Amino acid sequence: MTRTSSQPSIASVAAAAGVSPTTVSHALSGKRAVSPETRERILQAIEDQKYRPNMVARSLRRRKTQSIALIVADITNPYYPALARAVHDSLAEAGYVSLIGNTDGVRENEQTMLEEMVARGVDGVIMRPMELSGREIREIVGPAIPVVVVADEDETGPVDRVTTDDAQGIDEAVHALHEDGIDDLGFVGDPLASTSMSRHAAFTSAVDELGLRVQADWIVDSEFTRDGGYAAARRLLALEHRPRGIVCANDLIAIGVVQAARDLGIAVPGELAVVGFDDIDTASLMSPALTTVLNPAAAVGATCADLILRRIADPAMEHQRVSLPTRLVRRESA
Amino acid sequence: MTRTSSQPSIASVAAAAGVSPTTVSHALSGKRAVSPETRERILQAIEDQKYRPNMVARSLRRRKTQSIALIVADITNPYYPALARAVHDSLAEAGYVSLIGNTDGVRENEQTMLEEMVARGVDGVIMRPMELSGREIREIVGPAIPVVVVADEDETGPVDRVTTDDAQGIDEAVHALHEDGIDDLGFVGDPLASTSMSRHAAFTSAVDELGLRVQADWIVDSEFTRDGGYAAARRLLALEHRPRGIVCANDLIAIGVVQAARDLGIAVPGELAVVGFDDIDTASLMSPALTTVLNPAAAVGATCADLILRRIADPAMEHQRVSLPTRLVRRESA
DNA sequence: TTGTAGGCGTTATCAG
DNA sequence: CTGATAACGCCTACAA
Repeated sequence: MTRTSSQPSIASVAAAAGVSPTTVSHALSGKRAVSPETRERILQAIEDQKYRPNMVARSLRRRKTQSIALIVADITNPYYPALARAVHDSLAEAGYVSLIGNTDGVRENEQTMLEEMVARGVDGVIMRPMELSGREIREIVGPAIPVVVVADEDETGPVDRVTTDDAQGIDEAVHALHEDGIDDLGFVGDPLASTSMSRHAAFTSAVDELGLRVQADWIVDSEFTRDGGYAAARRLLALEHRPRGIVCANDLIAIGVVQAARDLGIAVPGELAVVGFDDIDTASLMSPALTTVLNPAAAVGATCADLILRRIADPAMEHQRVSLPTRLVRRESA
Repeated sequence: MTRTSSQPSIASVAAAAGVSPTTVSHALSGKRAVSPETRERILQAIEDQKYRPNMVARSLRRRKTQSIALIVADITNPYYPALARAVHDSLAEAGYVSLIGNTDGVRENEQTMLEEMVARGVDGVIMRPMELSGREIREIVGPAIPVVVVADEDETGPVDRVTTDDAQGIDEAVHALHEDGIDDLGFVGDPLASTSMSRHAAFTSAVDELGLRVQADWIVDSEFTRDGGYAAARRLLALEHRPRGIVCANDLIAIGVVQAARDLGIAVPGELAVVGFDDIDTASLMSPALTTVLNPAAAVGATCADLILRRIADPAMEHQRVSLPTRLVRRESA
């Protein structure tokens, strides 16, 4: 009896079962009939050897890796884990595994990450880009790989899109503020991030529609982080004439803003109303509880997974664009 | 001139540069000298064709995938993203990519996930197991794959370990409560999760050391979630004679406990002191701010990555066990 | 119902 | 300094 220390292979199983590798392969895939007795022997051998097909060999041969890339700015932003988990679950069900990449939203990283994933032969890419457009992404990954982008571009580009109707929520927020007599409004967001841009645009149009005047220096830049929001607010709130309400591009920023206000002795919501975006867990738990726009992360993730699976199944399908609703969750901060 | 629509391969590059695939391979790997002129031509051809090596073919041949599995219970638990990000960053630097798996802490999923990752040929596994022991994990993945486990088993098993000194923090917590005259202490955690078990053990020994008596029904079970904590607390706080302080196995549970107390009209910290574990972001932001034990997620992640890289570099290295400190962060809830 | 042979794209070995 | 050749483990015509 020969004992090899190496991993069992389809060949070793075949040998043990007294059949050809071909038959083992078919017994596994069911793509061809195998007599009950041989199948039995094969299954037995597989069990004995604890055989599991080598996925990398299979991938090379099939030209499919059963893996998809999930590329986000920063998994540490509480918005993403919910999205990632939903993607993971839907995909796992279909036998896919997720490769995850963080880009910090910087253009070069986004590009490098995409190239790396393509080189690794992922069967699809789900990405929430901050700087790259759908068109640029398609350019980088080539024509053959399914791409689902989470972004708010209107452009109907060469990728599938999952969008949230951010304008809806922002609009509700601005109107709510207005109804409370708060018309001096500022916005803090990241002019480099597309997500932020579209929220900014929504803010601007809501404000315009209401005929409100917003000072140029009430629009301030910040990364999508607490620290960014804090720093931005320190600047904004130091202005001689400062806004009485601030709409933030995400909750992390809003949290930073609330902290800055507190440190400056400015009462929230009394002297300053703050509204966030995303509705991360912390929003409802913090004090003052954050008024924010609910961003359905899990639904977005599930939709992405669904879309990528559908496109893998039908590459010729016309490009999809699904939009998920968004709504204001009124709490204490505004 | 021939135009193929397929991806460029090492062969197409070789053809364009007028050399053999072997030479291209060496030009890329640097494992063998290549004359400046040929190298130049090769690089040019690579650029022209936008060639990138096919990682799956490379993996098959090299028997290395430059990927590692990161297996956790639930990426949605705010403790994990910080860990995952640290792992991701350290690994990316070394050219590795992370496959992420969620198990919800259930034994069967832990096993299946491990098998899947092994079949995919990961070069290492970083796992925070809830039910599987280091020994069992090693059993499943076989002897050859580096495994780093984040767990508190003392057992010096066949894997590398990163531990946090949970006992330290819990001990500080129990003592702090005691010094405040709070001696009726309860604990809520998950009897199935090893992480929770060790924290429970630490709680018990701290309490014993102080000579405190804890009622059997003050130890209650809960999953590592907010809802779990809420439900557990509803039961616990309905007791005729209830504890005046509750130590929780993690922050999510603690948040649920605080909410239950609020809903029951029990003042925190006035009538009930609550301490959590992990120090997730929300802990410092919520109201009352959560007193909790700081669990250095990012440091744990970085250490895991470091360890797995070291073992890949030196498979014969003796099994490591590194312990990271933990400490009480006193805030409002206790 | 089963088997043989060739190849997926790369790298390691051996030869020149 | 450079090439031919084989092999990594699997799948799929093509044959029987």
